[in-house]
Amino acid sequence: MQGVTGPGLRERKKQRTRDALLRAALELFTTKGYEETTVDEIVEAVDVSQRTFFRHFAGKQEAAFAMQEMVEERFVRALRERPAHEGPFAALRGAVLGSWDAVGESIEAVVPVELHMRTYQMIESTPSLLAVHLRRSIEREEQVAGIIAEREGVDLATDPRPRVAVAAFGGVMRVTGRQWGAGKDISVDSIRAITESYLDHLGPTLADDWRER
Amino acid sequence: MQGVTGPGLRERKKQRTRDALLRAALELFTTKGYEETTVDEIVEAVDVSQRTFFRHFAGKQEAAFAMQEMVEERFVRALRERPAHEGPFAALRGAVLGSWDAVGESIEAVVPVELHMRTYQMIESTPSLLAVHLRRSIEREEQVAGIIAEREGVDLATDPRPRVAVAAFGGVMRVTGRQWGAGKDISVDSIRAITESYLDHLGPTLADDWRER
DNA sequence: TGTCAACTGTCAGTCGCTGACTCTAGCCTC
DNA sequence: GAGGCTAGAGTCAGCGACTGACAGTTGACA
Repeated sequence: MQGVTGPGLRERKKQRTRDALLRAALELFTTKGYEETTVDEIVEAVDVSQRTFFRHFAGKQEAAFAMQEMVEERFVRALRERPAHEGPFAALRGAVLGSWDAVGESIEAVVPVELHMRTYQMIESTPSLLAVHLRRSIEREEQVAGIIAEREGVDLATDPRPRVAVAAFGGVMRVTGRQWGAGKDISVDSIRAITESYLDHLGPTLADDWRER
Repeated sequence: MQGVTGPGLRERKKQRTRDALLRAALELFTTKGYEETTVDEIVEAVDVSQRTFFRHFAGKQEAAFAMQEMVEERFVRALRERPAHEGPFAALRGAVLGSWDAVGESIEAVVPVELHMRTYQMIESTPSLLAVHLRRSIEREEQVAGIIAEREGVDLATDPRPRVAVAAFGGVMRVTGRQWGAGKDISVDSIRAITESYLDHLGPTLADDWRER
């Protein structure tokens, strides 16, 4: 009927079950705890078979990080689209803050933003998930370092600056997350403000343009 | 009979079983891979029941990190015993290098040093273990930051310097480990040399004594 | 020497996760 | 619009990590 034929009914159904599983999983994780939640409980809440859960998610952990994955991918895309004239730090900063702004549209379509925020806190306070979170962070930083190196036209293999800059940036982001998680204001505005403030401290060090000397 | 009555027969037997389990576990982990090794295979190699394994180790993972735990505890002890006049960086450096020297006596009593070295590489190259390794690292850094703060007589809650110094130090140690793991020389001398060299780069920045201004 | 307690073994069961097979229902073609 | 194709979901059986409960063995110690 319409000019653009979106995904078919089958595809939409699939997406709906996935979203339902994700919502149910995160809701259970954040209320009764990750370790205390069984996959059986999740699938029971959505009324599908356990096998279906494992067809959508590689494991319980993947469900816990599904939203993080989405947000980070968005951040990476935002970083790639940053104007070429921006220095590394300005680009990183712009991409993060832009991501937070876009959080409404991209997250809310799947789960309530408030649930996503609680999920972040749960990850930070669950040992097994914190471990995975840290590993994912350094893997992501490696990817981001590659993007920065490309932007600046330097060689990642010989020039340590991209990795150093990204590591410093990532370190600030980790502290930011912790600080926010420990506080009371669980809003997007809150974490946005903390991020901005923390990055301002780091700014002067990294703001200078490597290509101009 | 002797003046000093060491641990009784029961205790010695227990320790022997634990050591045997550890050796068998690490040997299997490093040869056929961590994920590919089952607890049943480990206990079969030592000829004890599976239940016994789980009485000695909280889980498969704990066995993989048992030696790291030992080395790190030794490092922490060495750090506490460092002369009070040393600055933070000198104390950290001395404690690490001292730990490497003492590796012979403390490790070899349980497993061959070479096996311990291979274990380290296995941890770095096994995703699930790398994740745990990173979490353990930041937890350990928190503890070490506390010791440094105490040594220097500063307040950890208000003064960021202990955490910053330890984070930098820990970062260098992580890079050191990776660098060593990627190389060919799997000896203690090798990692000691790399450690020393890398720390020398960091040195000038942290070497100044905070108490003198 | 006999009692106590620690260490271990056995057994049954939970939970995360996977492979193999079957069935159902969108999709696509004729 | 009927019928074949196939993606997605269900069922079943099974592995591996881990735990609780109970029972046997053997050092420790009075």
